[in-house]
Amino acid sequence: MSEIGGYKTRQRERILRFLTENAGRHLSVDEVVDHLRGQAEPVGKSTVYRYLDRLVEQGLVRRYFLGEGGGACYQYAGDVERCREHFHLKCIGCGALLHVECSYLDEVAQHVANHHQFTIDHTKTVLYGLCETCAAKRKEESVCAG
Amino acid sequence: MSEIGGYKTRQRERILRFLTENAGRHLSVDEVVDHLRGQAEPVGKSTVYRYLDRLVEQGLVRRYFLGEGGGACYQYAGDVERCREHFHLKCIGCGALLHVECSYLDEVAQHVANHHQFTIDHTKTVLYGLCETCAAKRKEESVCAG
DNA sequence: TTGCGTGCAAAGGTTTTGCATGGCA
DNA sequence: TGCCATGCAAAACCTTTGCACGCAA
Repeated sequence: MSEIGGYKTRQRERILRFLTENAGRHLSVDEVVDHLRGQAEPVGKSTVYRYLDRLVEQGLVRRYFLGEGGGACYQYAGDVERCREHFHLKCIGCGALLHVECSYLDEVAQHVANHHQFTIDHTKTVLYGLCETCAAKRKEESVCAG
Repeated sequence: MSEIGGYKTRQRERILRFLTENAGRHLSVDEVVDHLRGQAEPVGKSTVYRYLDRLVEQGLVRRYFLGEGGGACYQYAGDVERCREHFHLKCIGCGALLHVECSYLDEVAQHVANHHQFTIDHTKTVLYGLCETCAAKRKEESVCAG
């Protein structure tokens, strides 16, 4: 259930390389396709979808459903283990996705598990709100408006 | 920013009534449309989409992206003002929505604000995971499988 | 050579949008 | 009366699928 199994092709090599080189980020299918199109030889979108599905199945890559309407995001699993341990903050204002590694927040999951009998899935959970910049912007606006 | 604001129409009334009558469940757009079609007067799907968007914006209804490929689900949020103050836990297994009032979790929001310069919006944030029952069920299954 | 992988295009499903009409206030 | 809301259809998404060809093993 874990080994690659399939053929090794130029396309797959380049898709996987892009994922590993951006292990810290969440990538959309379009980002992958666009990156590869920027190179000498583009890769078909269906190929990207199919290979990503496969990688997810194998556990090498994790799929996230973060965006509101948008599509899925993918992240190389090498760093996903780390992502399992921390929270994701998504700014409603600018859309930025922040990975927060913080021992205090780690305790939160423990607390919820122990006191509320609930096991948080960090790969599915995103805290929505406003980043510093956008919060300041809104504050300013509301002062002007009110 | 919180009041209904728009016109009161037959369609909106019926959409909202269906949501409140099923406050314990999460409903897909098609479920809403199908239910209303079953009545004397159907309601257009775009009307449902537009009004649900509006209700979500106002915080009266929550939108969830649970299914893998599927569409969004909606659930009546009840008293929004109260919900602004606490966290929500959504079980991936059974869909239950738990409102958690807890002073410890209140501190979390404070911590994120103070240490990570991020203002959490409780009306938009949901912690996904497994409730006690579903966690036990999964554990059982994995024992059987492996 | 065998069979999987690729890429294009078409199909599938969900959500959004344009526009004329209808209805609330 | 002046907008806003509605509904239909079309468009705009994201994703999957069918099929002929290409390529790894």
